[in-house]
Amino acid sequence: MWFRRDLRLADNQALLAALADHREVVPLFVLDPHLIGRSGDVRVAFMVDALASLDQSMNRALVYRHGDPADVITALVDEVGADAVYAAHDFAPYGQRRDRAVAEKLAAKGKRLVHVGSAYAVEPGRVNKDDGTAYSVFTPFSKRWLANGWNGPMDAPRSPNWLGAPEVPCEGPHQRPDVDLPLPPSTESGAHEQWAEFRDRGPEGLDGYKERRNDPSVPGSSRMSAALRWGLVHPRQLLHDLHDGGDHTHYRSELAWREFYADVLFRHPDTGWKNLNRKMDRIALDSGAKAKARFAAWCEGRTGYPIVDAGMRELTSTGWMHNRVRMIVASFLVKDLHLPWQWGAKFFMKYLVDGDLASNSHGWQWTAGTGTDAAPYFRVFNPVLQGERYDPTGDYVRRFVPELADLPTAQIHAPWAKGKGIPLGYTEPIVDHSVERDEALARYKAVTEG
DNA sequence: TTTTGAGTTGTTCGA
DNA sequence: GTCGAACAACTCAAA
Repeated sequence: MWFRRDLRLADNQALLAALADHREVVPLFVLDPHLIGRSGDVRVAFMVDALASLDQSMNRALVYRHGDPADVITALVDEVGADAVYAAHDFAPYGQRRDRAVAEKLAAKGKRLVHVGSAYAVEPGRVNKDDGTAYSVFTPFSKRWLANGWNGPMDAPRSPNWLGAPEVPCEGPHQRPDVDLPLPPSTESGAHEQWAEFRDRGPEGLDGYKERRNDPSVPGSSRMSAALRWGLVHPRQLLHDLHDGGDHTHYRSELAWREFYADVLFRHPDTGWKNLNRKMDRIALDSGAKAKARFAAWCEGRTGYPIVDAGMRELTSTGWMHNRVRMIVASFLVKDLHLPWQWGAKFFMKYLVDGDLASNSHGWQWTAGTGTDAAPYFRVFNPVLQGERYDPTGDYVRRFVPELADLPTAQIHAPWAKGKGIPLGYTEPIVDHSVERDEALARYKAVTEG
């Protein structure tokens, strides 16, 4: 059983299949330098913790191997005399390539790579229009996705018969990066407890999600993103626990977005870093020293726009950012600073504990107007209005931008506008939003007219 | 087959 | 302050 992004025992289809078909199962995790090298320290730290917990839940049987999966897996199969390798389907571009290589190398030895299940309620590629082609608009996709349905969660295997460490040689886990952030629970049971707590918290949890999910100053979201990223829990468990009576439509819809973007990336594997809409390749973007300096200010949370700076500092100090604020900082990078969305997406992937290529890249492409079902080009977020609307108390800004902690609420989202001026230690806005908004509109218009 | 209305997350302007 | 219109082009599903 080759674990990848399904670090759990319960509700694990591939694991159940392996145990059903075979007397003994070797639980394996491959520390693949290609993946680890591209993951930020926060995500690697979370992964190392989650693996330690998984290992513990199987009495330290988990076998670690370092290296290219095609090499280490074929070697291990020989060592233990395995009949087959079981794993969940991975639909991301690298996962597809990696699994093809592993399957080929196994096939040369007469062994099989058996794919069972995936990290999604409905596997990417399965939701199609009546004519068999893919959706490119979310709402019709989500209707068909919902109509497709899914099975309920399955139990954990009972007393699995592991053939693992120490009988099978094990290379030891990856070094945990020195990350000192308040990460979400990284154990399977912790993730379930976190979900149950949110689900049962009433109007301050799942039942109030529709109203509270847009307010970054309150814990109105479930924060299940990292657990979903590493498969500590499967989305069908969350979907199973929703019901229409409490109007959980919005939460279900967010899970549908995750599946939509996985589907889009699966069908367009190069869109992790390239525009889905190639016409947008022609838009004028800034470059050079000024662009780099502005990008640095964005990264470090010193743009002079409090809601943007609060968001970026939340990201780098906690490994997570509220979804509403992700949109605000993304809009600012793309439409106020005129920088490539890929710069922002890469920075997000470096710091986000929940960083996932499909959701991240296509969320960015939505904001940049380059993706599926993209925002209209004229939809430019005003960082002051967004702050006033979604952080009306200013508490979110005060928490992450302490220089502004003493400002009255009326001034906190535009400290330059009135009152005693910008507090010591905070900065002038690096750009004038209304000027840059007009500039962005002109550049988008030039693309559509060209 | 053609037409029509709707489509995550917005802002500004003028009445 | 409030409200509606305008800001493209395209996809999709229902009429």
